Amino acid sequence: MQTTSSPGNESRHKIELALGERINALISATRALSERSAAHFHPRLQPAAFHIARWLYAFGPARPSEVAEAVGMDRSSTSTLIGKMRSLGLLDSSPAPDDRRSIIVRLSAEGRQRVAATLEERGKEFYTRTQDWSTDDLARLVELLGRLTAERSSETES
Amino acid sequence: MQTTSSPGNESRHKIELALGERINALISATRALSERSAAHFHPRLQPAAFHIARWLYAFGPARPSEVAEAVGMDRSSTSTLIGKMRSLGLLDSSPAPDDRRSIIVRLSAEGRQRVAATLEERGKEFYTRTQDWSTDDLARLVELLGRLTAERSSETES
DNA sequence: TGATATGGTGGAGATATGCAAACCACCTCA
DNA sequence: TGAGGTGGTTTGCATATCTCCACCATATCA
Repeated sequence: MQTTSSPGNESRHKIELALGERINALISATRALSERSAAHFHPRLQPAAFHIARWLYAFGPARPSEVAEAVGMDRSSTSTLIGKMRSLGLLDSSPAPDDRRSIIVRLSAEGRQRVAATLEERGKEFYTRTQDWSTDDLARLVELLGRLTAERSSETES
Repeated sequence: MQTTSSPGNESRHKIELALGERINALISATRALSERSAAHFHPRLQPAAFHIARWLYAFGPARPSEVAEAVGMDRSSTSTLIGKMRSLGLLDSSPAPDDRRSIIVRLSAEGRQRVAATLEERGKEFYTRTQDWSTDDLARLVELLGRLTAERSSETES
């Protein structure tokens, strides 16, 4: 399955570049939406809390430092935000099984519901783009994106 | 092609929801990358300049207010950043043909090159995820993402 | 055991960005 | 023509976030 050094490599590389550009276009196109969602996520929380909550929503429970690394925020801000979200009941924490210094944070039912509501509400405009897509294409895109994001850090650790 | 009111609608809606979740997972997964790219884009520019440059890279020349709206920043910050990028030679502006109050900004060759370099450099880690994909799947994903982001504001205006 | 490293938390100061308001040039409409 | 609106720019201010830095509890390694 490794095609890294076979001929025909060049067009493969072109496709990979094209994928990079498309993903970047998607991220650019959704950035305004992200920021506005973050701003409206919770009236008593800073915008960045939404990025944390959304990551937990997408990838499940994790340690604070893992979250900070994954969303590109520093640990102290992440820690503060996590504290606030916990006191608002949006997420719970439990001790990490393998390291007593550490904890595992996870969205509470309310937190999950609130993220879902924010995504749903703010995403409406964007998803009108797929109105005239065939269900097949839609399903294929879902499947491919799923594969793209499935990996979850299992190899970024040492 | 409009299936909006036919039966079988419910599974359609499920797929649309799933797409939303996948796109959000992708955005969450790439957020750290975005922020770090933004921070390293140019030593004399604030991070947000990268978001502007990247949008222009993806969607082409536009008016400042259009850019601000699209990337979810306010106009004053956008204006300032555009000024700085212009003085650094990363982008050019020309008068808008239809409105003499307005201008059109576009990436210069150097700006385009610098965005591409940033994307390339910082994106390496991420794109290892597709190493064992078939070229077919890769191409399909490129095509579908292209359709998703193709529209470019032609209907968000009045 | 001791020495050093790491995860989480908190604070102090610097910076980036948002928000509000003012201004000018220009557009639109009456 | 005049009145009010809009695009771009600039300024002042509020706030969010980052960058260190220190601290504690625990882990790891000698």
